[in-house]
Amino acid sequence: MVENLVIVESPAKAKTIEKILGKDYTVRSSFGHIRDLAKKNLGIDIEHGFIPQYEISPDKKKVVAELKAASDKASVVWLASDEDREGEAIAWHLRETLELEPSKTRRIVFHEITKDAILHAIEVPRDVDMNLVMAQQARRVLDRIVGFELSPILWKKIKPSLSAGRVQSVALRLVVEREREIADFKSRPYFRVEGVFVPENEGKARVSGVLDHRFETRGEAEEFLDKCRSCRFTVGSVEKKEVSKCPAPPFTTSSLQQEAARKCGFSVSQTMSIAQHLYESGFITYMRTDSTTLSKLAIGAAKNWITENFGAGYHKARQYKTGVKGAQEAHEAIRPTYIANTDIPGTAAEKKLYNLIWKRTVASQMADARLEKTDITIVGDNIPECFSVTGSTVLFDGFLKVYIESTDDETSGADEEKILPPVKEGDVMLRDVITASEKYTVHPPRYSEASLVKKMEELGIGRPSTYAPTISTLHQRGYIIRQDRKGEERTVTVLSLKGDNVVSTAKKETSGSEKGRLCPEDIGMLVTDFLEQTFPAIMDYGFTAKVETAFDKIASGKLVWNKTVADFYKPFHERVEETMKESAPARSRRVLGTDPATGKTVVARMGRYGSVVQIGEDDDPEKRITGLEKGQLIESITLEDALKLFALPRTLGEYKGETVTCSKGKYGPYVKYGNAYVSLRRGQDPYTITLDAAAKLIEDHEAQLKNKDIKVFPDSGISVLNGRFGPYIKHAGANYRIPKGTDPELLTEEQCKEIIASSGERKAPSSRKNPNTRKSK
DNA sequence: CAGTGAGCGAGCTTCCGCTTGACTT
Repeated sequence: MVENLVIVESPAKAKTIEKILGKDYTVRSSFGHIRDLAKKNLGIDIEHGFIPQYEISPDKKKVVAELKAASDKASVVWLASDEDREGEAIAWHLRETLELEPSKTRRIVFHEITKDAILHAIEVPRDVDMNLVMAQQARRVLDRIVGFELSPILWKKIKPSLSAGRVQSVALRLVVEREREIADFKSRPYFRVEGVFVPENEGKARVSGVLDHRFETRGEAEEFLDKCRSCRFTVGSVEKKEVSKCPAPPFTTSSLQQEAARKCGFSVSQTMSIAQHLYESGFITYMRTDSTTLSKLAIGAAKNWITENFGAGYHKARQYKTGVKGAQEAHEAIRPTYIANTDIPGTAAEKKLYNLIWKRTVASQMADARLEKTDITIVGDNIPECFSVTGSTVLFDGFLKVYIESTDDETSGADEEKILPPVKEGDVMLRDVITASEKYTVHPPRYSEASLVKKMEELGIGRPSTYAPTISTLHQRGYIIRQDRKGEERTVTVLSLKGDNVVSTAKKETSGSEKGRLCPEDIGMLVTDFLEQTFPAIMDYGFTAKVETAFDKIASGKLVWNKTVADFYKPFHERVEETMKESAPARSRRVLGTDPATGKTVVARMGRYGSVVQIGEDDDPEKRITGLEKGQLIESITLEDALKLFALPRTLGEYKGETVTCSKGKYGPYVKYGNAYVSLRRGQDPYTITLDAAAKLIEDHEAQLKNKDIKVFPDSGISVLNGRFGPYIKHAGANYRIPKGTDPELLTEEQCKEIIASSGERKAPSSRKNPNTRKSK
């Protein structure tokens, strides 16, 4: 007979609590929300005051049945879901769905999973806070209304299956706006001057400083160097000051995603799934949190570890305040469950992420680092500008001993220790070399997944549990795409003054290369423009913050939830009807110019399967159409680039009596020879490849084909082949790995059969489509 | 498996937040 049933949200949490509470308590998990608005239709009875139509989610039927059975048997049911809006709603849904009698139901909350905290919580139970529950209901209903009324407008006016919502549409707007900022950005050249000096009485020590002025033109830079020729340089000032640096706060979901991307190269969803695993194994606390708070237990454990390993001087207890909008702080910060575990068993990725979390947590409880910063200026007797030199030495490393937070700015190397020679004001500095290097101003960076999450967090849109899924929705809808960019190579001028001569050299450099950055697609730009025009209030970056304050008022009893929703709904729904009726179908179409060869108009537009360029009007029976390449946008493609697309397929000539052509297909650029297709190698370009190079590819390909068969057993239909990843066995359309240490040349038919049999049942190729694969343009 | 582009027009798509699995890419 069960005395007490405790229900929490997460099964991992249930397991640890059960251990703490002992045999008088059974602890179960609800696996998050158990009910939601009806899936079909709107699921809201608007006429009668926005009454939600809740149903048990299909994947929760089993859990609910189990919880029902357990709660019927229990004498007291403790609802211990999180202490935030969503958690309170979960408690209420449980009470309703399980039909719990008030007399045997208690609502409890605790902030850390320790015996003391839980026992204390049990001593002070309370009722379900209905104001908070109604605030959640308002949130849920509003999101459903916005999503389910806006999306159909897009189906009608733009394309089926598109989506819009309070969070995703604003996140998309960020990406689109950044792209336009970049397109509008005009890169300007300038000259940055650096000088290397030798103190007259310090011998060999060299000091390099940056001029506090940039020159717009080469002429001005040359003029400056010219003046330096006869200039006498001295130390203008020396300033020393002690600065202290404090460690970064412990991880939240968002900051973990950012650091894991920068330091480990993980995507946002990768980070979350590795963290999930660490959590389930009991190595870290909960990974979906917006709080930087550490429990007393953790602060104490960190103190012990730091004093024992580094000494008391390295320790400083700190409690961090969470500074972001709308944070609900139902959980702790992300930290190791046991600080004493400096390492854990697991995969390389798990170890890496754990290590990052461990360092960040420990560092957050360590003393400030103290640095001595020295600023020296070097002045010349006939120039108004001055060179500034900065150096720093670490007086006390403090938290730097374990962790340094990284930044998105790749060029910052400012943290490096730089020791300067002991010079004083008035000392003569001999000029060694002064260089003026041509640089270009750079556009703002495109968002990475992690930096987009950071921005969303700042705006208060989305929650720790939805950051990664929201980004993947934007991908699935075809709104955005992750891209690498090679960057452009350009030649820059470097002027250097050494001795009495100014020498000019040309230097090649590439700039603007990007990896895994988010770019909008044409459809994403179109949807954003359309929504901004028709629903500016929803697209406003402050919309969520505005409704959040209303939800807070509902939670504190100052507003009635369905009246608040009604106030929003009336004007919103009118706008929806109006737009459905009056707004013209939206599409992207841009005239690029005229084709010099035919004199026909060239347009870029959206086609049935993606964006295309077209030579000739729509009604021209001889019009030519071809798809845009990855990274090209209707909004910004040039006439020149568009015409280039029509150069494919290209005929290269004849090889062994067959015509050789090349083009770009679904799987990248290829050469076609007879019926055979051969992919181009990295670095080869279908627009420029020569017949000779293509012939070489074909020869290699044929040679490889000859080597493909290692052994064939015609009777059984088994063959041993050479594949991309090495030798393998092929039988009845399925491939089998050859065990390590086996020489494929020596395999017998029998051995092959054994390998096939022992590899177990092969699953038939799944017919389920991957939602992430989209038709290429 | 390596480029298309109209034609009939049924029936469907969609939100945000809580939680894990099952299962490929």
